[in-house]
Amino acid sequence: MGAVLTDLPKPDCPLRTEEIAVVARVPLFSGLPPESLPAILAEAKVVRHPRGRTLFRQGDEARALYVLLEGQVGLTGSVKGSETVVEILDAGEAFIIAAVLTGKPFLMGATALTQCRVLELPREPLLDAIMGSPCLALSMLTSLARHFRMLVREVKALKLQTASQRLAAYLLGLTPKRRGSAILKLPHNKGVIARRVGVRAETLSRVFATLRDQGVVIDGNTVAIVDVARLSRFCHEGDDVV
Amino acid sequence: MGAVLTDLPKPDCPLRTEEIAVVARVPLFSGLPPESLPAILAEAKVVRHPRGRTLFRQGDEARALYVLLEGQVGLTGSVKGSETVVEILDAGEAFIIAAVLTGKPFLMGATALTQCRVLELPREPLLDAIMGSPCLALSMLTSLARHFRMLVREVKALKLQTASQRLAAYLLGLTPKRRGSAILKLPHNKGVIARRVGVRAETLSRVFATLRDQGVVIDGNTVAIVDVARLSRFCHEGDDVV
DNA sequence: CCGTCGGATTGACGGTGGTCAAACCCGGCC
DNA sequence: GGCCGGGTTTGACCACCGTCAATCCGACGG
Repeated sequence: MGAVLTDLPKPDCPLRTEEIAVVARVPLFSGLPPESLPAILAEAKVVRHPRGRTLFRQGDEARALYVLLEGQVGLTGSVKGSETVVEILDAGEAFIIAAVLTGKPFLMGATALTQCRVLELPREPLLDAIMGSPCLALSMLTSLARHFRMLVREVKALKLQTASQRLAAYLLGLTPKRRGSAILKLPHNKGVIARRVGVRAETLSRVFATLRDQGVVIDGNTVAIVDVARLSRFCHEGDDVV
Repeated sequence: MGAVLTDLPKPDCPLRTEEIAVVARVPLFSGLPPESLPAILAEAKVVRHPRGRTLFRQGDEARALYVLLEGQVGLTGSVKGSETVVEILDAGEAFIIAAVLTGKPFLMGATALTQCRVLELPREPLLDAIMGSPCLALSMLTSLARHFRMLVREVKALKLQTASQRLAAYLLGLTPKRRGSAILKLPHNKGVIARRVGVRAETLSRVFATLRDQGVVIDGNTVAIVDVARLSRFCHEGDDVV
């Protein structure tokens, strides 16, 4: 495969050498022997998407694995009418591994939340690569396992916690701090966050208000958490315990 | 209770050849070359559990992969106090793949819903086997992917559907039929089903009552669905459409 | 036969969060 | 400036579901 087509004006383009270097730092590929990368990426392409673009829709056939190189993507699920955000991805994450492997239609659609750059690995060569490289297989297993555990947390939260607790958990996920106070910027508009947390935008607004009792102060898209440890206690304890 | 002492003197025992034959038919291993099985299973053991036994608890360290050979197991998640059923497994399923791979503590506990037989594959040899057998790796990826997609469905259902729609979906999952009518037996007691669907037992009772309008008749643990296609429409359409 | 126990149902009540509507805020644009 | 549009907030209302309690039912053991 000739990898030296220098410039391409189109949104779709084959990988250039500098892009391969970027891809090599993605967790999914970082454990691989460097010389095996070009083979895996031979049929891959990089696509740029503007903010708001739909990458694919729920129900479409999964023909490629996607790796987010830059920007943010939201995975949304819809049931006749209303829509929710199942997961929000940051740069470096691979997504819809499960759909590609099972060869079944997407259960979620994907929307660019910011301008972004996405690597697309067609299904067939990917499966070949997995069969040929135990290391890649383990990488994919690990990546899928991490997302799986996020979903398990999500299911538990949806079944057992209130909206305020889920929002608190979401906020805590935005800061690495485990105690003390924290100030952070919301990474998306509130409508997206609401669907992510599993409530309507109106409810999110009210829930933010009630979280003031837990030491959460909001102004625009800036949030101040007075005591991270206390907020953490709030979302793990039963509602009765303040 | 103690009538089976003759089969197995101890709850734990190494695999016998006839058991290897059973394991070979489990989907996770069925694609493997038969001669590779004994190596993988060298350090595995089979454990019997009585109904109600806790196999492991949420928070425990994941030291082995579990494969359900016979019986039913419920995976439960708890958040300070209340508990929910995240997944119910039937014979042939592997479980907690994700926890074993990431090496992190279980996010869920496991309880035997019936008497059951479980294969336990210790973590280290399993990882070795994966690295050595691309075929096994792909099997595990496929298995994990299938469970992943079940969880995605679950998250979407919890966020976007009412309790009646989730119960309807659960009932539809119990029959292979896509149209016509169906009669089925509930495979668990109603408390377990309630936690599976994500409601209290009291609510489940009432929801069953409301589903009569959708052609669902319940008597004890027997359920009759007058029109499967109609019920299917009910849980995919918006609530307004009767 | 009766008492007990666990599961299931029914009733009454209240809280959480969805719905609909109006108001509000703020940046872009004519 | 005034106008517009999207995102956000607020208010009023109520459906859905959780909670607590009483009751019912079948299985089991006395």
